[in-house]
Parts: sequence; structure tokens; C-alpha cells
Amino acid sequence: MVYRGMTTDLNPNTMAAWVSLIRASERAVSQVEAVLKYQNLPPLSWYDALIEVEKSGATGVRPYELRERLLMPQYGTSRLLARIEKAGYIQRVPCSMDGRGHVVKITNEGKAVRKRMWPIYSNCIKNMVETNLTHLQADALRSLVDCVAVDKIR
Amino acid sequence: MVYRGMTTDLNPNTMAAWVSLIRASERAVSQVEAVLKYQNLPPLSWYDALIEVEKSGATGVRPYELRERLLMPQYGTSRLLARIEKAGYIQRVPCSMDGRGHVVKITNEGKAVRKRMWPIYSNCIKNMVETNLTHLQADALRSLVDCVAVDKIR
DNA sequence: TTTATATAGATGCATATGCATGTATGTTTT
DNA sequence: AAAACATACATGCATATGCATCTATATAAA
Repeated sequence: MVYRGMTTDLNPNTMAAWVSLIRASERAVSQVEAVLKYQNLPPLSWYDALIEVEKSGATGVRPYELRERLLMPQYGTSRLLARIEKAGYIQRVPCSMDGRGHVVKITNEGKAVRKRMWPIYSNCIKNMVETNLTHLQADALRSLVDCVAVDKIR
Repeated sequence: MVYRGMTTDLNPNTMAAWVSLIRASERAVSQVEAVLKYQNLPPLSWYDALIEVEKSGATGVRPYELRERLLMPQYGTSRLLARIEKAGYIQRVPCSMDGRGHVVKITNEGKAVRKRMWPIYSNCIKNMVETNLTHLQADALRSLVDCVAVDKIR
């Protein structure tokens, strides 16, 4: 009887799905990053931050809220915002409600660059997803990947 | 008539699939990395390299072949191998067939650590994929993500 | 065969990330 | 109100990554 590790083996379909999932997202992200860079535009992470900040409007958004929405570590958010601010696309102003914190707001330059990024970005998504999957398939894909790595609370 | 950018808008299903795909793979990878780190094991990229080197057996494998299989930049491969070698898990020996290159072989320590990583890694996959998707669904997921970001040659 | 060009791999430098910890302010407990 | 604790955010240090370039060898052209 051959020793097969502390767990029973993975089903081949499971393993294949795993490999394909990781590969696909790596391909996809690096593709978008390459195109953005080629167009002299900031990386994808800036887009995600800018769109959140822009959506927060004149009110602005707190870095910790951004951290929650973007699912990145606290120091990651801090430094990402520092870089984006340095580029002039956002402003960080002290928060009047909470002396510990800041409020982040988008600048006109920030709005402009986000607006320039969108057609490039969306075009990538179109090429990578929309041309390869029907809308029905896209929906099926979404509902399947939404089941991956979810924390089951019970 | 409102200007809507240089392209027509993305279908909502496409966009939703995109977002879910990226999020799922980020969750999944960071989950595996966290568990490996918690178990004082090397990162996922080491596993991928080690398994390829191990599969190459006594013959060994050339770094450029690894680069192709792992889909990483040349300098990335070079430095990843340098780190793994420093840890004693692989050996790089000059290639007798090609004076420019090297051949990479796994050491016994390398085999051992890869073997220790596998149950941890596969258990993550099991928790993240197998418990949430039937084998049929896993296969559907694989076939859908395999369509994403593929270069259509015509 | 000498010269040009391509390929394998390494590396200096700038930037990004992870980890731990620091500073400041807010909230809760006693 | 003082002390203890929690939260918001920044940062020093080590490591990792991207980019461009370098060295060495191989292959092709002249």
C-alpha cells in the first residue's frame, strides 16, 4: 500500500480547475498591466483606488475604508495612496471627525487619468473575456469563481 | 447624446465575471501563501519550480525551459533559482551541451520539502475548490477560465 | 575564419512589498 | 481623570520585482 500523503488525493477536475484559474488570472492581469504601461498609464491598482475615491465624491473616503474595499494590507494602502498623491491624482486631508485619520479625495487630474485609463482597461477586458465567452457563459463563470476560496461561516 | 468613451460599454456580465475572477484568484493565492508561511514552508512559487525540477529527474532541466513552463520573466527565474539553490533545495551545474547554460537538479532536501508542502497545498485547494464545487462544476470552471485571455491565432 | 547576430543567464539600480513597530489619537475601564 | 487598551496611519528594514544592460557562448553570414 503506497503512502499518499496525509490527505486523500485531489480529484483531477479540482486540480485542473485550480491550475487553470491561477494561470488565467495571471495571464489576464499581466496583460492589462502591459497594455496600461505601453500607454504610459499607471498600474491597475491605481485604477481600483481612483475609482473608489472618485465614487466617494466630495465627501471623500477614509484610507481604512479603502483598505477594506480593496482587500489590501494597511501598509499597502498607505503607500499606494502616498504614491498616487505624489502623482497629484488624489489629496489626503486631515479628518475633522477623527484626529487620527485622513480623508482622501480625487483631484481633477485624478479624474482625468482615470477616465483615460478606462477605455484601455475595458478594452482589455472585452478582448480577454467578452470575445471568448457569451454573456451567459460569463455569468456562469462569475457564479463558479464566486464559490472559490469563500469562507464558510456557520 | 452622451459620450461613452472610445468603445461601447462592457456587458455587465462580462465585467462581473472579470471582477470575480481577479478577486477569487487573489483570495485563493494569498490564502495558500498564508498557510504555507504559517507552516514555515517556502512560498508557492518555490513549489511550482520544485515540482518541475523534480519531474525532470536525473536529467535536470534548463532554466530557460523552466521560464517557459512557469511563465515568468527571465530575471525572475534566475533569481528564484538562486534563492532556492541558496536554501539547498536545488543544484545548478554548468551544462556540458551548452557552455552558456546550466542544468538544474533537485536535491534530497528539495524533494523532502516539496513532499512536505504538498499536503498543505493540496489541502488548501481542497478547502477552497473541492468543498465548494462538484467535480462537474470544477470541470465547467476549468473550461470557462481556459477561454479567458487566450491569444487567438488565426 | 573573421564578423555579425542571437541566445542563456546574471546583475545594478530603482521601485514595490511584507513584517514589525512607531506615533498619535480615540475609546473604555477603573 | 488616570490608566489601559484599541484604532488610524506611517515607516525602517529586509526582501522581491521590473527594467535595462552586461557577460559569455553559440550560431549564422560575409
